Amino acid sequence: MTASATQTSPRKRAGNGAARRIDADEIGLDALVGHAGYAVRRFQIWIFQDFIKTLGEVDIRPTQYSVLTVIGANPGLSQMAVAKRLGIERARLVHLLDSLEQRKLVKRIKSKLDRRSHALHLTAQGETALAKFKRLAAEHERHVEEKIGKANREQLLQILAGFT
Amino acid sequence: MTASATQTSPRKRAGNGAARRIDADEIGLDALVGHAGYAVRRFQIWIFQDFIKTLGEVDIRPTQYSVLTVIGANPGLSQMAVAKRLGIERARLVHLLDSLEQRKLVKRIKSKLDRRSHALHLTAQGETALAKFKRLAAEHERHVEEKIGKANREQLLQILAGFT
DNA sequence: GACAATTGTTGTCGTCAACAACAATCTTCC
DNA sequence: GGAAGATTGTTGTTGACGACAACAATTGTC
Repeated sequence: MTASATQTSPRKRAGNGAARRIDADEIGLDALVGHAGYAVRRFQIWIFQDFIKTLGEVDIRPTQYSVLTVIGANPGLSQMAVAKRLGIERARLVHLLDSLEQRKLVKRIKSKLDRRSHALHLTAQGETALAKFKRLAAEHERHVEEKIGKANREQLLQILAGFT
Repeated sequence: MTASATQTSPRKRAGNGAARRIDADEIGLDALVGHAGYAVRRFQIWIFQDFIKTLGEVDIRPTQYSVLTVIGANPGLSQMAVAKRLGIERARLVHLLDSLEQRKLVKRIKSKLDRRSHALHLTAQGETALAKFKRLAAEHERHVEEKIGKANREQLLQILAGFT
């Protein structure tokens, strides 16, 4: 194997084979530490995992929660309107609604104004379920607060308000 | 329960059929606005899209960039070490490295200390390529700065430093 | 009334996280 | 020294998700 001595100032010389045991926490991230995307990605993974876990007992995932919340606050919306507002593909929303409708949380009602579209509503069961989901989601949000701090969380929300 | 969410339009009234045309920007997000996860998710999608676009000419995606950067800064690491450090499944890293090795950016060298593991190194071609990737990634980072503001970006990095 | 646009739907493709199982190889412990 | 257990890389599957393309039904426009 060509050793190909690397000259570009690495922090740890290792000729070609492995050198020694390296603890995970002494591995440098180099340029990654300056990239917002990397930090945001890791944070987002953490946050989703906590959300999924916290709402595990009711088996609701973040996307499902967002769809239910928007329908609950805006009854009668079309699928297209929900998809646009939440940045979800309308093709994907079809499956999401199939699942939620099967669980009797949502119903699609044929619109009489535009017979192409469906008016989306929560069922009575969906309303009470959503109330519980919101309580659990609030609990999840407290976990976030504990993780990054109350002030930081609020600042985060403010910084990213433009993306909602 | 919290049925009346948006105050902006008092009568949403949609008994069962559809009501009226609703503009996308007047749909209330209700509880979602208070969830950091929602904002973070939307932001992360935006940031990845810009990254993929900005590094489109070299066909490098965020995860590939992170792997190359870490290997470049820590030559000789095992796949397990890289996977742990970046929070990637080791099963997934296999395919990532297959691709990068096929493109002659990375090579796997059999470790002599532990014959189970591979020592990961950039090729000479990989080193020069990574330098270019870093320039493009820096350009992407400037896009982020333009989007949310210089001070906000730095504050974001600081808030989320614990997740890197 | 003809033609373009929209809505919901179905389907495919590729990325990604999460598991499970396996062979080869270390490590530990008796 | 050797059996038992853990680790490393690999292969495979599953499911959520974003992106696209095509289609029928319906609406809007000219």
